[in-house]
Amino acid sequence: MQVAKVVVDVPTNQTNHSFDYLVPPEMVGLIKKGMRVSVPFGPRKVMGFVVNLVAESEFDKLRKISQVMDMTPVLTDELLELGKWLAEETISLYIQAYQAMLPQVLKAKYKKEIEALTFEELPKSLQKLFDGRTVISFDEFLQRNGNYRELHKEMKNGHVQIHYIVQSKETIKKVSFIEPNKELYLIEEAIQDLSKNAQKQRLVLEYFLKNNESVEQGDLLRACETTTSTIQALIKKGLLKKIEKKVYRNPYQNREFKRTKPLPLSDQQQVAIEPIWKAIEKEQSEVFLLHGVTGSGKTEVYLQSIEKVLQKGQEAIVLVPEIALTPQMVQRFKERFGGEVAVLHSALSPGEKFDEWTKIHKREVKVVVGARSAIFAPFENIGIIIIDEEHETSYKQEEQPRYHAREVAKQRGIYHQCPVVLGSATPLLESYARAKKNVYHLLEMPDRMNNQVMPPVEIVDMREELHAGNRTMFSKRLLGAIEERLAKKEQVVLFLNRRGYSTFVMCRECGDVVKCPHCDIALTYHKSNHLLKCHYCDYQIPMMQECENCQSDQIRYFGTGTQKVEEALMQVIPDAKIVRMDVDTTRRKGAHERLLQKFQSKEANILLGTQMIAKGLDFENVTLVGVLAVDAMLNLPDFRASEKTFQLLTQVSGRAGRHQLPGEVIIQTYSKEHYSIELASQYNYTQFFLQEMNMRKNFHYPPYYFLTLINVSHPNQLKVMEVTKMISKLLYKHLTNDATILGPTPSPIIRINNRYRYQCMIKYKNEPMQHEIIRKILDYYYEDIQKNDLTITVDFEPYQLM
DNA sequence: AGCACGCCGACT
DNA sequence: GTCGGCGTGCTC
Repeated sequence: MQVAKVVVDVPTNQTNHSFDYLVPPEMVGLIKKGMRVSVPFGPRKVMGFVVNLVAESEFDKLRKISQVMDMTPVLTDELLELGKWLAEETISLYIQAYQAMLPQVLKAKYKKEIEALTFEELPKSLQKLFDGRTVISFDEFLQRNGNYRELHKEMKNGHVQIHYIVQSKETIKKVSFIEPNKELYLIEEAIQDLSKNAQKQRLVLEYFLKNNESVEQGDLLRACETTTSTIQALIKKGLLKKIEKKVYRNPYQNREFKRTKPLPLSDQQQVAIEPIWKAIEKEQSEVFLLHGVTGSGKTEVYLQSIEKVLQKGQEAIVLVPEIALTPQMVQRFKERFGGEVAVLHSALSPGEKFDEWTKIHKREVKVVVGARSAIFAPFENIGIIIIDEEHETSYKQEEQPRYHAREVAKQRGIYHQCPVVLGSATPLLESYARAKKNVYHLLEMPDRMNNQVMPPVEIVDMREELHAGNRTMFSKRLLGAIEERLAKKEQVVLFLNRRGYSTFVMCRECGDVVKCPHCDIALTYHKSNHLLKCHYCDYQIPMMQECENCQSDQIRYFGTGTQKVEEALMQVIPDAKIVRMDVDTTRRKGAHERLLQKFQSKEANILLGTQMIAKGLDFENVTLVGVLAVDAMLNLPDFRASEKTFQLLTQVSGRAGRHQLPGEVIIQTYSKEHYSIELASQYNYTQFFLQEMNMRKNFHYPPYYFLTLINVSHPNQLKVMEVTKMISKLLYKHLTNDATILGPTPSPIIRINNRYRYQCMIKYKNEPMQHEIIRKILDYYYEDIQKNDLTITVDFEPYQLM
């Protein structure tokens, strides 16, 4: 007897364990650990992962596995183990962890069908629904207002049967190819026989005389300037034939990558790379922190480390932050390793992601470059894991399972006995502190390549501008500098920090701010469609003409959106050709690359954008970077506000003067004295680190303490307060005396989507029982969560405190 | 989750 | 007595 232990796709606490199923004899040998199967579960069928195969079970009434959904396991033994660890570490469900490791399309799709076993004996209404068919979908039954009770009765009578169908969503893209179906001389003869009217058919056949091979239908149509009907006619005559070939969707189809060779390493690169090479050769699990300033050549270190790994016949995972950085970064990897690279990032369609994943799964590639989830690439012989810009918050998943890719990387590094390289110009304080304590191996690259200096940074005090009578959002200094660059045909990057700062609408008469009725947040004005939108729920209303509070017509929008900056800029600088990049202009697929291309080709001379332009962009003609308002970020209710500001300013500054032309950076601010602005302008990470560490020590924040954030939400404010208070009490009672429990406190945004939100935070150094205690608390509220619309989320080492 | 079962009030 | 509502509990 063979028994499969299966984790089923039923995401609840009660089913968060494996279920035993009998492997039917015909499937023995076919079913392996890590495959998806469909199994009977109660009255229906669900998808599940086979997590183990054993010889017997303690249950006696085992049911059989219905179907195997994969030819080869989608999860390796290592990933099965890793998923278990991940779920336990983040207090998530096993099924959630496993699904997080796989592309979306491998999630199951469920369908129900009703089969009529007899017609005559069915009631009239059902006969009508079936309308002569033997099978209809359950969806159709519901849509056409089928009577559920009646159906139920007929089911009991054995007149109808319900089938539960479990399907995988993955599809394989096929492309039609056309090729000759006869010998060439016969084709030639056929051309002679064609009627005079058949011009296009002649053209197509002549094409094959010249190129006697299979050709993609689309290409053929383009080459002969014709349509499918011509091809169809020729296929009918038996002269051509159509073949469907499986192909990978190729997101980089229209791009050519010139292969590059390893560049000679500078002295500091050489010093940094030696220990990494050594760890690769010796197969040592070791974490490196590569602290290299912008332009110090970190990427070349990555590339040549990977080179070593490939020579050993091993594989490499490279994580990069979300989209902003990928086009240029991906290019460098493709140029070096060509077809050995798979790319996984959020801008790909689900089908494209699946195809890239398939290449990894089938071992057709050796290198993955991707966003957070690429850390789960199903390689089996990893030689190195690299996390670029390791301080980036996008490495933390903000939904279940709330994992940090860095921690997963370390875990896989131990399993594969390979180095993990964390790279950054502004490492996360936690990481740098660990490196200083020799938990990580610190590698420093303080100099830029070719002895370039970092561009000088000038801080402009906007309060002084205001006093001098300048009410616009551009200081005289910045405006002058922009004009100067444009005159020299150089380019400018303008950065607007919008986080926590958007265009809200206020009445000048009574000071009333228009807020969302469901969330505790001001609505944002969107000029393009004249709407006020809530960024936390989908509420939107047209912009009003008069104040709803006092009926005054003095209602105006405030704040600085990119749209507004763009307009203001066009007014003062008529020559400006602006590319605006923000969530609005980059929403469409491929828009991101298109806009950057426009700037690259110098069609535009100013790139204006939000967060997303701060990272990784490298344009040789950019000599000025302007930061319009950095203050909003500094004032966020987040203990990392200073650190984030420092990171951002450093990154933005790195966009200027990366090549021959010297660069310059201008930062506009209302808080000129703030140490993170001042030290960023001096590129003094070390000093910033010391000063910030001091702050963290005083206020008991990471890296001196660990944090756990518990969020509670419910439509009733009293209920939320009461639950959060109780949780705080329980934590206080059961955690050690070294732990501090803050709260209950209202979340920075107290209401979202009509739900009130409270939180409590644990600050601790060492709480071995923490997971268990929290798990018990969650169990205690299990009923409330199930029935009464209560939600409690637990975030270990949170990045998002909202 | 999703479904059956079972208990209770309302009604042919 | 039966229909239909919802609360409860189980799924190898």
